[in-house]
Amino acid sequence: MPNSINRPRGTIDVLPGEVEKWRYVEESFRRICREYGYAEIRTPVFEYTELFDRGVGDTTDIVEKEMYTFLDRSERSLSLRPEGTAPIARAYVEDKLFSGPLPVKVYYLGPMFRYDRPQAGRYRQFHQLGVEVFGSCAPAIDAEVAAMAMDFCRRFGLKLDLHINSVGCSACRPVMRERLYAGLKTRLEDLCNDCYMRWTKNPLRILDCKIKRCREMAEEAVAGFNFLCPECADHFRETLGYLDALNVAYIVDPCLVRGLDYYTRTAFEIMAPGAGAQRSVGGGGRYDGLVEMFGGPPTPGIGYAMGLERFLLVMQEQGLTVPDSGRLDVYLVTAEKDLEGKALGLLQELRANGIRADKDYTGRSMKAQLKQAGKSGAPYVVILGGDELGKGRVALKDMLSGRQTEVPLADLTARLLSQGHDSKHEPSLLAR
RNA sequence: GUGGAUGUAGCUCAGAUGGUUAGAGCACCAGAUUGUGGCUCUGGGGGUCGUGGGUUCAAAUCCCAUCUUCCACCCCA
Repeated sequence: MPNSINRPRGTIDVLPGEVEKWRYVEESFRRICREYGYAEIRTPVFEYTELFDRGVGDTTDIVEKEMYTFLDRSERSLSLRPEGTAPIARAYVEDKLFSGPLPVKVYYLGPMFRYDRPQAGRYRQFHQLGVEVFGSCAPAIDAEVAAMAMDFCRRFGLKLDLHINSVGCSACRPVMRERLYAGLKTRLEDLCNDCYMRWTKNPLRILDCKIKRCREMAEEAVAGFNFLCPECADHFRETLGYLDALNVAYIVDPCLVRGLDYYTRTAFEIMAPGAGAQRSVGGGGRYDGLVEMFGGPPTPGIGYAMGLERFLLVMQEQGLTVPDSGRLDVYLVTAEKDLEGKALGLLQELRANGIRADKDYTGRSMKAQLKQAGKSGAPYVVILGGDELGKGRVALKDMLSGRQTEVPLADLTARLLSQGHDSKHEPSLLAR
């Protein structure tokens, strides 16, 4: 296609046929959130850049090399949101959500932007579904938040693993960090290039390097691995206990260190089993210092976010489908051209009664109209013809059996509502 | 950001060593006697071979650049 304009790299068009899956997942998410007592919140898709510099951390990959940052007309630096937690923590403070009863439980869904190198399941504009809870540091909420994420996946029949870890708090994490930093200082030349970078930015990540030697060196450096302070250790132990009580299986993964600076204590990640490229479907954790950092009262927080595109990808991999809700109920066919006006009127009447109805608008032959009707998936066809119309009737054809009956025009709507409409369609989940 | 692949009709792909009007299947559209779909048959439309340069008498086929997608890494959703 010469001279055509394409969508920007790393973005996608969600086309009819695909978008129904999106809506299904989105609406299911809204529903489970309501069941768990969350209210929806919407924040801007762009924010002042400082929000992410401070909130996410200016040494993180997200801020260092993945942000869509630009100057507006008054030279303020804005950034497209790369994630949802920092903006919501900002709103929590700015809109004084802490003045109501605690905890505050909110959910969100929408586009996020990261200037990454695109790949299957990794886009520059992608979509997240997430929740945040402010004002509770109880291990029970940690467990419930993780359990809710797994519950959501399980409702779809997805088989996913919950990996969980505690990254400690502002008291004990720096100790661990310092141990690693100091312990590796004399052996820097033995680390791989990536780990050399990690050593300055986030030494904890060295524990998770692909290269065995880096891992071994890191483990030697922290020989006494039990770095969690007693409070954090208790918190973690209780969280796991509640997960057990909820019958949620998990994998304790000491190497799980999430990349965003704000995480404290509980960190978890939901992974698709097997070796796929983008295995991480979602992740979350606790961020007890974030609200305070934005100038709010000291408030613990915890949340998670799932990637909609990855969720859909895993659904496809695991052979899961969603109910089809896009079909028509009725396709209207005209036998003669001069019935067009009559047909349009009848269509409107059907639609006014909540029946999904459509017809051909390209002047096709009757035969071709029937063909279109077949493709539309409509279980019923109404045929408008001079012969029947003379008797005040129309033909009603059942497309599955091929059987056809004559129905008085006056009874058509009631007839369709009683047979086709309810029984042939799965009740639409979107309607609720 | 690093390394490596890829790009031919709407889709999936053929098109050895460069050579006349670029093909198939599926999809799409239209027919197969009077007003009737899904099967079958017949016919048809549709591609400046991702884009832009270059080499050559001649390029979808060779070279360069660029874009896209994909894979690995970094990291993450």
